This record gives sequence, structure tokens and C-alpha cells, in this order.
Amino acid sequence: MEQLLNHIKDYSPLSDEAQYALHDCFEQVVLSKNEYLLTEGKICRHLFFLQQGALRGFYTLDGKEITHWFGFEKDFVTSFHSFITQEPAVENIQLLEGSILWAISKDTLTGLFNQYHEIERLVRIAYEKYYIRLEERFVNAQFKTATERYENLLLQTPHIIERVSLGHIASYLGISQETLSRIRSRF
Amino acid sequence: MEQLLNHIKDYSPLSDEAQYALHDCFEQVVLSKNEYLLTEGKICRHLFFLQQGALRGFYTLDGKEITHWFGFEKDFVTSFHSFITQEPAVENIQLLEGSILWAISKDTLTGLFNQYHEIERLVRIAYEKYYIRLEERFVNAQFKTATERYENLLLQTPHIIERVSLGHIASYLGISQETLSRIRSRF
DNA sequence: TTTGGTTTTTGATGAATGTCAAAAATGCCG
DNA sequence: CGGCATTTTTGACATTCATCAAAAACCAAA
Repeated sequence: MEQLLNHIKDYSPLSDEAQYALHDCFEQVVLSKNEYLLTEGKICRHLFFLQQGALRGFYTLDGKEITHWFGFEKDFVTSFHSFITQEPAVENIQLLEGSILWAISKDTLTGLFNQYHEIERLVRIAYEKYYIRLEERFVNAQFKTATERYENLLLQTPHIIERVSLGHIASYLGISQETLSRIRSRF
Repeated sequence: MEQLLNHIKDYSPLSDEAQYALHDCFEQVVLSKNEYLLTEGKICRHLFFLQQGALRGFYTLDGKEITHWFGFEKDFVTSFHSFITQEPAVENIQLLEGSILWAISKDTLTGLFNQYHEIERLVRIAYEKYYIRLEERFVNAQFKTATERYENLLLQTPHIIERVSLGHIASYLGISQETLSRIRSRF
């Protein structure tokens, strides 16, 4: 929980009062490898903070699993579309490692927004960071070659390689496992 | 200006007071076709609401222009990364048609956030919509074929076809102009 | 309506990447 | 340590798409 509160301070400073409120509203969730945080068709009612561990978001297309994002330590994770719209999720969230998370429900968060302007600000600022991150991924996806995408991954988040299987990384980069293997073999 | 205030109400209701404040803080900008709202290397200090017209965001890569987004009526537009970080923009924003916009500076907006919780909420909600929109584009970019991306464009925003040149659309879809021409020729 | 510039189409070719299948390597558990 | 399941690599081939070049269509201004 301290990790969460400390991390949050990097986004925007919070009054003690707001921090206490947050402290009271998050609940710990512990899951082991391969378990699911969310499955397709369910409505995602919580936002999670990943304190320790790793997970992936994936959906199924033509019988194949497409991993479109990973979550690691200090990431906020949820099925964003479902969480915001409260419609059924199109994706699954699966643990890649045993993990410790902190969960807050959408209703509770909405209540905090009403009570604390500063918490809504915090989320506004967090959104900005996540938007910029997604923008970069988008530009990579659309306008760079497979090799460039892989090099970029090595530069930006080298730790992924050690914790995630080749197949999942290939999917994440939008290329086949075989192609990634070949790219890798020529450094 | 009424379009702007009306549009904003779709995101989140606002008190009269907050509406007056917004009204006072936006300034009209009128530009003609081919003019630039922003050029690469400049810091983007404003957020714009596009009341009437069309524009594109593009950057240069290997001597070629890559159009990565379009703006049309009722869109909020800015160079997001530059606007948020106040670092030099990597992109250009160019008018595709003569347009009417409303501009607010970052400082002014920040001031409004401090004064009106409800305006910060409005922006938080707007971010959610824009984030979901970008997520969809990302999935399209990374995991769909050129043909599927074009079909998707026809379904979701058919009006683009009539207002934007083939070359710009091809770039936006991440494919060459020739390939788009061929896709189109076989319906 | 002619003219010149821009945009779009068409054709030929090559590079990048996907698919299928099988072999090799790795890792886990008894 | 040995065996089985999973992951990764390798090979052959097909497909998609980019590139280059040229022709055709379109459009706006004189």
C-alpha cells in the first residue's frame, strides 16, 4: 500500500486527508500465475494498482490470442473500455506471475472524485501520462517495421524480455513468433 | 462558441458560472487552407476546439510526411505530447480546409482547473473518450490488415473519404498510396 | 476550353513477414 | 537424473505490401 501512495505522489501531491481516504478505499488482491483478473464478457468494475508481479491483456481473434498490453510493477491496470463504459469486456487479463494488487471499485472512485477535487486531478494527470504512452505505441505499431518495434522494446523496456515468453512478446509487437525469433537471431 | 459550449455539455454538465468562465477564456482563431496551426520544434501552448473545418497532424520521417491523425468539426485538437509536457512538438498541424477554431492556453486552462473542479472533471471525462478512441486505432494499426483498416474507416468515419485526399488517407492508415488505390479499386 | 500542376491509377518487381511443419532447446516435476 | 510438455528455432513456401516508374484522370486558373 505504501508503494501505491508513494507512486501516486509522483503524479500529483495529495493532502493527508485525501491519502487516508485512498488508503481506506483500496483493497488488496493476491493472485497466482495463470489466474484471471478479468475474462471476456464480464464487466470490469475495478481499477487495479499492480504492486508486484506481471500480467497481460489479451483478446481472441480467429482462434488466436492477441496480447495487446502488459502490466508490471507500479502500473495501473484495468480493462479501460469496460471500466469506463461499464460494458462487457472484450479482453481477458491474466496473471503472468504471482502478483499483489490493490483494487478500487468504479463507484468508490467516483465517490472520491466527488469528495476530493485533488483525487480527480490526480487521475486527470495519470490519464495524460497513459495517453502519451499509448500514442507512442500507436505510432510504433502503425509506422515502424517489426525490427524497429523490437529494437524499441529493447531500448524502452528491456526487462520485459526476461519476464515474458517470446510468443507473448511477438503478439504484443504484432508479429508472428517465428519472425520475432528470426529478428532476434540476427541481434 | 455555442457549438463549443453545447458540445462540452455532452461530456459533463456545467454550472452557468463555469460556462461563463469558459466563454471568457476561449479565443477565436480563423485560418485558411494549408496554413499551419503548429510546426515541428515549436512548443504547443494551446488547446483548440475545431468548430468548422478540417486539419491533419503529421510528422516527417525519411523525408516523407506521415499523417497520423485528422481533426474535424467538434474535435479538440492539439499536439498532445507537446501541450502536456511543454516540450517542442515533433509534429505539424496543418489546415486541410479553411477553419474556425477556439483556442485556450495551457496556463489559462490550468487556472480554470484550480477554480472549477467541474472543469477539471470535464477534461478528465474527455480524456477517457479520447483514450478509448486511440485504443481502438491502436488495435487496428497493430493487428489488422490494410484492407481491414480501410473497411473500418469506411464504416466508422465515411465522411473522411470525401474531404481528404487519397494520399493523406493512405498515410493515416499506414499504407502506401498505391496500395490504397488498389484496395479501393476492388471495392 | 486549353494548359499545367496535382492526384490517382496501373504495371512490374522485390522485400518483409506470415503460415505450416518439423526439429531443437528448455524447463519442470516426479 | 530422466521424461514430458512447452517454448523456441529453422526451413520452405505463399502472401501482402512497398517501391519505382509511367500513364491516366482530375482540377483549377487563365
